[in-house]
Amino acid sequence: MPSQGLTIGDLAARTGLAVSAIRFYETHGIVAPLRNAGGHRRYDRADLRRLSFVMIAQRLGFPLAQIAGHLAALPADRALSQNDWTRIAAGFRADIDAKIAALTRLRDTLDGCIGCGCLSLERCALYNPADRARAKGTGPRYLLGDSSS
Amino acid sequence: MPSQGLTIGDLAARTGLAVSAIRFYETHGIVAPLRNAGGHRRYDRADLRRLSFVMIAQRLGFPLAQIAGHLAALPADRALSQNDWTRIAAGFRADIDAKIAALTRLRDTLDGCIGCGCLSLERCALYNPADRARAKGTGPRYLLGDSSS
DNA sequence: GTAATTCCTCAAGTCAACTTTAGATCAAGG
DNA sequence: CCTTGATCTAAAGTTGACTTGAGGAATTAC
Repeated sequence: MPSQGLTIGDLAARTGLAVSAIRFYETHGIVAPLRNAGGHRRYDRADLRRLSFVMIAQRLGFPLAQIAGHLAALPADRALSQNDWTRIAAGFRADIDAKIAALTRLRDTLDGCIGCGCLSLERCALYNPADRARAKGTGPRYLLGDSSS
Repeated sequence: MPSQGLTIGDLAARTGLAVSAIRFYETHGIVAPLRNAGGHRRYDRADLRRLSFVMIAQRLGFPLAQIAGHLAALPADRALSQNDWTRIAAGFRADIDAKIAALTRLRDTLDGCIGCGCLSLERCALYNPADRARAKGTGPRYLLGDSSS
C-alpha cells in the first residue's frame, strides 16, 4: 500500500507549481496537509484537484482570496462528492459569466468601432466613454458593465 | 477659449483615477502630457480615451505592460484617426478572444462536470486534469488551452 | 495680495502573490 | 552508516501597480 500520501515535491511535480508556492497556499487556507512523524507535509489526491482549480482560476484572473473563498466551501477532510463540485462550480460560474460578459462587451464595442466609420467619434462608445459618463460620475463605466441606470 | 488643456486633476475627476495613478502611468509611457510655464502637466482629450482604455483593459486582467504595448502603436502627438483605432483594436482583439475562449472552456467544463454525474470522477476533466496530464507533463494544461497534442 | 488649492518631485510604503536565502532536519540509496 | 537530496521554518526580497508623505512651488478664489 502506497497510502502514505504525497510529498510536497510530488505535488509540485504533478501540478507544475513551485514547492514554495504550495507552502504559500497553505498559509492562505487553500490546502491543509497532514504531517508525518518527521514534520513533513503529506497530501492526498484531493489536494491535486484543489491546486489545479487554483491554477486555472488564477490564470483566468481571479484573485487568490476569491478562489480560496470558493474552495472554503469544500470539505477539507473527506473525499469530494459530486455535490461538493456542484456547489463550487455554481458559485464560480457566476464569476466566470460576468467576466465573459465584460470581455464580450469590450470586443463587440471594438468591432463596432472599427466598422462604424465614426471619425468624428462623437457617438463612439469606445472612443468617448469617459466624456459621456461625466454627467453620471467618473470613469469608463459605460464599458465596465455598470448597468445601474 | 479654454484651450489650455486639462490639468491632471481634471483628468482624475473625469476618469475616476487617482492623480498619483495618472502620474504613475506617465512613467510607463501611457500618457505624455505637455507642461505649462509653471511645470504643470497639461493633457488633451485624447488622453482621456487612453486612460479609459487602460482602465477597461486592466479590469479585464491585462497587465499594464501589455496595454502600454498596444497604446504605443498609437501616435501620441496627433489626434487619433480611425485607422489608429482599427490597428489597436485588431491587436487587442486577439488577446480578448483568447481570454474569452479560455473562460468559455472552463465554464463548459464546469457545466459538464455538474451534469455528468461522474462520482468516480475518473473521466471528469475538471476533477482530474493534473492526474491525466501527468503522462504529458505538469499542471492542469488540459483546461488551460494547451492544444499541443 | 494673500490664503487655500492644486500641482511638482522624489522617496518610501503597501498589497498580492510568490521566490529566495539561510540554517537546520529528515529520508532514502548504496 | 553516511552522504545526497528533499523538507522544514522564518525572514527577507521581487514584481506589478499604485499610494502616501515630505517639502516646496504654482494657481485660483476672494
